[in-house]
Amino acid sequence: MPYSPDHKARTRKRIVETARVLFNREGFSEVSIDRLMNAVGLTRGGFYHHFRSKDELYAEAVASFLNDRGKTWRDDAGIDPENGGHETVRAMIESYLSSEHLGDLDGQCPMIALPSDVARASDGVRSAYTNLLRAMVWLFEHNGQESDDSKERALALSAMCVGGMILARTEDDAVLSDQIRAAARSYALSAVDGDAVQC
Amino acid sequence: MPYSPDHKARTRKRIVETARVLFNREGFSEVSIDRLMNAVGLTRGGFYHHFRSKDELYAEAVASFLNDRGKTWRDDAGIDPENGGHETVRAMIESYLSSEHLGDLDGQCPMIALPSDVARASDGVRSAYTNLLRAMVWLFEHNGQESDDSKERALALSAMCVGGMILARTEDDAVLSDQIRAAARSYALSAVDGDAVQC
DNA sequence: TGTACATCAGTGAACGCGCGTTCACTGATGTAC
DNA sequence: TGTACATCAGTGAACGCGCGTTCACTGATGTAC
Repeated sequence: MPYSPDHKARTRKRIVETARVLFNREGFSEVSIDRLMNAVGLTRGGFYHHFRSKDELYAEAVASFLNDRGKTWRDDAGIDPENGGHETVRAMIESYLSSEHLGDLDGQCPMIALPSDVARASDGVRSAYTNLLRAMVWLFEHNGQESDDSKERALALSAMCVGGMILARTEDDAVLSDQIRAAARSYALSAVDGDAVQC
Repeated sequence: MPYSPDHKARTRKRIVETARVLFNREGFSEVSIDRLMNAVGLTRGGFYHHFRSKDELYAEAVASFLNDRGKTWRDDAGIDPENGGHETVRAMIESYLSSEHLGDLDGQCPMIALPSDVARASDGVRSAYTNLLRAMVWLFEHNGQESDDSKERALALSAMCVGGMILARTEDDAVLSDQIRAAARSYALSAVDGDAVQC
């Protein structure tokens, strides 16, 4: 048995991680396997010892966000999926709509970076993407205040967060871009603690 | 002077219109000039008598939505840009987040169809895209109830509408897709007439 | 009214290029003796 | 401990293909006489 037992697994993980960053930054079609493998420090031929096709890698790159980069992000923002409560929802909104997140082209949430690529992608990719959304909705739903419309509120908050960031990203005027994020944040936060308090 | 004076202008318009539909449906990179010109009923060589590059066409196709397809959409939804008032904002939200709009791959708003293509596109494309967003914000702002945060509310409504539709489009589970639209619609509508009434 | 001409929108072959994928190979490594 | 061997991750040339763009041309049209 040549090479250490986990050698191949580690190389594979390096490819997925590098792919996630490059796809996030430039989009799926714009990153060739040649460039990707060079960025990893290998040559193009080796790719097919790890993946059956570029599309298989795409799905895995999107899926990898949830437990790798996404976990780091949750830890940094102080988000505890199990026992966060009210403050966790506020922290998620603040962090997701922050200027740090907007500037983090490498590490940003793929839902912001790749929406129109995904809408036309294969089933595997779309299903990986759906899992990201489900995770976000779950966090919003199970940490917010209990109420009849917990699910509905969680979905609306997700739409506001992702929509706000996507518009801020496509916007070429920096002032308007910041205004969008600020407006989305303000309305999302008031939906969290406003509804119950207000009346 | 061969051909009628407006012959070239009409052909150019046909190209832009066909391009808008194809880009909306499949994305910018996926539509080749060869396929586009064939769809118009011409051959590829003629393209460069009308546009300097594919990128120039892209910007024009996005821009064309505002006064062509977008106008039809506003008329159908009963949206009067000048004198709509309160009900106009409600009609915009209902129409934008409708299942008809979700199913209309050809005629949908480019902000839904092309966000990640645009985020990495040239200045001309991004600026055309920004004009679409400004138009949407303007409609929300000048038809809603007057208040201190009219602009902020208009931006948040835009984020909710566009974000809700983008997530509904990427979603592969039809039930969740509909729930997202319903939640975004419900929260957007309550932001329109709720704030002032609620307390 | 009829003909010769100039215009230029549209044609289609050709260009260089980079893509995803395949495949015969190489050579670093862990194992057997 | 030292050598021969089997494994297989990684190599890089080659494949067919479609892309955006160029360019010498063709032929339908409106105008001039």
